[in-house]
Amino acid sequence: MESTRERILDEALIMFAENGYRGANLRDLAARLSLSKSALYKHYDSKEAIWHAVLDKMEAHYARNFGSVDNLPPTPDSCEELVQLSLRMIHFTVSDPHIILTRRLIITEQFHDERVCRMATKYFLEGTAGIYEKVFAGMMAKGLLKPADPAMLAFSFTAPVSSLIHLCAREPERQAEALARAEAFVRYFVSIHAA
Amino acid sequence: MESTRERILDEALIMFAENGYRGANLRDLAARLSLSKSALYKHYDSKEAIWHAVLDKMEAHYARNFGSVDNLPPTPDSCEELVQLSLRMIHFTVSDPHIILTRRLIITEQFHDERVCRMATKYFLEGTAGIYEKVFAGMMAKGLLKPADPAMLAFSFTAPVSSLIHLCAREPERQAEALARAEAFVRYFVSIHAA
DNA sequence: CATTATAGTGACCAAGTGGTCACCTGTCAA
DNA sequence: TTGACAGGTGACCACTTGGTCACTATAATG
Repeated sequence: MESTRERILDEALIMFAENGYRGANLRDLAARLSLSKSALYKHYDSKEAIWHAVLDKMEAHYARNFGSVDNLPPTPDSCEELVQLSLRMIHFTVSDPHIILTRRLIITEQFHDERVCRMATKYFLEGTAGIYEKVFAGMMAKGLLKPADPAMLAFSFTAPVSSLIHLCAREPERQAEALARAEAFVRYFVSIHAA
Repeated sequence: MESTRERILDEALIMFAENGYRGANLRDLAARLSLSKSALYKHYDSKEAIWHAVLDKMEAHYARNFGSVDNLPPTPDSCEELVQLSLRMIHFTVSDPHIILTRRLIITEQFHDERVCRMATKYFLEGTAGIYEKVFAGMMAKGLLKPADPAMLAFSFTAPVSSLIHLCAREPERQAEALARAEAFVRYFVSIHAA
């Protein structure tokens, strides 16, 4: 069974994601865990300590899943394979509950916390672009894509995809539409850059 | 001289943008206006009423500046002119104080208020893309750009630009870098799609 | 068995919140 | 002159917030 310390963090992530740091309050958090408020203080010194522990866990989760070269997707053997790979990653990122919460927390708190600010740039901009930069470089080496600057290519690919993912987060009822637009964009992108 | 009613909204926009709806409080707002808290209630019924009035003003400002066909930029006569037009618009949007505040408010509150949610999609996604869609269509008609779906072209252009504008908002100390990357992207985009 | 550490409780506190109220003051019209 | 009114004030209220404290129960350990 999960330790109380971890249960607190899981529930706190939900509350911080929904209401922001200021909007989350310890009474509700304790109630959702069927604990008294003062019990929280047996595990963490303050609301801020919980906040930092939540961020630590978020960063550890990211590093474990996307942070190392071991997690790089295999270089596709065709452009259609690239399309499928991209669509799988997009679908995963808008469906995984933990990622959904993480994204929402980062978006709403990026201006109020320096650490979250850095995470926003990493998660939404440079991290994802870095992954696709390597994918595209590999595909160029295989002669599947026209020669180009892989970094620029990755940026011009991931930024539109990212904006549609944000649309899903913001307006879940338009998710199907957003995913369709994502697929259309990916196919358009491939049609332009395929060798 | 500006009426107190309007001064309240201007200052409230600043505080909502900095601290969010929940984080902004009426005592500070009144103090910054050299007013007593209860004076605010002579002009607005509640904090929520101030909030809605701020959103009204934001929407009116947007409609006045970007909402009608009269505000469409003239179709460029060359690709270099498109580059210059884009860079001017980017520079304006990361420099104008009112737009900076508006952007920040929309980003941080997009999940907490339905109206702000719609504004986010409009301002960051569909509004800007709509403008460039018409610009690109005009340039295609002039034979300056290769024939393509202007909507898809506009989306694949504005989304990366928008992500760099968000980077400026989040990390102002990296603004110069972000603007340089924006120029590089715009020139890359033009080099691909010029006829 | 006694002791000690851990996890939990509920009452309480101080500070901050949005909002109300009685009151004041100048302006302007009847 | 007088009365209505718009704009402004400070004291006050109820409620919420993060945090503390004395206390309890249980399990492990010398």
